[in-house]
Amino acid sequence: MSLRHALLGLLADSPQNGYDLTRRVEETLSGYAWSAGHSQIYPELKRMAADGLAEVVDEGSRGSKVYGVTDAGRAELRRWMFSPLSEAPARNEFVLRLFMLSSLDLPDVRVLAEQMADASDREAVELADTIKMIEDSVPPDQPHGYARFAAEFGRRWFELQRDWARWVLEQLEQAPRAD
Amino acid sequence: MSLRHALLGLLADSPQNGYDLTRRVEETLSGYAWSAGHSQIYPELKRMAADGLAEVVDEGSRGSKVYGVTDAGRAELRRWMFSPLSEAPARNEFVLRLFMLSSLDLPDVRVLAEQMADASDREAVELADTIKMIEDSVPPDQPHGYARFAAEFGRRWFELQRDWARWVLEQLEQAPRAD
DNA sequence: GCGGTCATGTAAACAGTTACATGATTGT
DNA sequence: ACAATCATGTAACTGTTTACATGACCGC
Repeated sequence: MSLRHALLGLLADSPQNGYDLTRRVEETLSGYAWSAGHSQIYPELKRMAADGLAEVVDEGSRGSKVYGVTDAGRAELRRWMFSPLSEAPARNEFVLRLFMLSSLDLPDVRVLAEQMADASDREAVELADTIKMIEDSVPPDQPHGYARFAAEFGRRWFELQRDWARWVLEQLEQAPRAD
Repeated sequence: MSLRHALLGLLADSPQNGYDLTRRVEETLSGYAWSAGHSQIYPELKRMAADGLAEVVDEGSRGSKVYGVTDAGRAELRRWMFSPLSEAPARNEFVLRLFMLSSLDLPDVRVLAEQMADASDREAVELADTIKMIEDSVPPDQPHGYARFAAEFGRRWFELQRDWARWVLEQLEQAPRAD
């Protein structure tokens, strides 16, 4: 149940309501870390309050409920951060497709593997641009937050995909009938 | 619904029963591509048969049902392989934790980031060993299949985690209050 | 007043995990 | 005979997605 900890982490940053949390999850986490819609977030906030990990600290102008993290919540967040990584089953469609390549005939394999590598390359280049923009917009020696972390991770991730796709293609060209 | 396509891909390789499929998903896909238990696989096979993508091609000695992929199934597999990647929401607990690092105090950040980088490094080294073993066990110029693909991906993936974790730590040390 | 965004919720459907359940075959 | 493995299923539960639903506030 990592959604709970994602919310705890965002609330630890600053108290906010469910609407803001929904946007922040979408903007800062949904790329590579976690994702959830408002219909999952509102009930979870209630449960977290019931469990004493979060509490309503303020009521916004439009009757919105601003949640903050409690001491117990902060303790739980830290406990989770230091707990052993629960090897959640990996699910990655890109990787799955590359594994399944050998079910196609060689011409198809070539076209598809190159297509996938090129798509990853385009994403990597785009993220490199994003990074440049972020770096330029923030004075040196200043912190630049989640956005920079995410972009850097994304760039490395898409480069990995691109390079691995090309490597798989090489293997299949050398020895068409793998496995 | 990628489980269906994972099964289609495995069946395209060779017809087999649900029990074998369960083991192959666990052994070859569950690391980085996809995962599912037998309780998900058996009903899905029935549905695939009902949809005309797979069919029982043989009955094994113990009354097992050996499924094979139909022409429609092969067409569907190919269609899926070439269809645009549905950006399934990324969920990665490792990445999530590194994003949440700034909720800890600096000494904790140092300890945890180093711990995580070291853990990833150990996994990368282990996979490098696995790769060496695979390469040694297969004569050169022979195909080496899924296992080698997976190990190579895993090694690159854990190296990415290791390097990115160390980079994040650097950023946080330079400017403690990110975001 | 009207459209956009803020703001919160519930319900139904689907996907995935864990637990329960059963029985046949093979090797010792 | 017994244990391990082969083999297939269902049920209950949890987590996630999509759709439905409502209303307040703000700027024009």
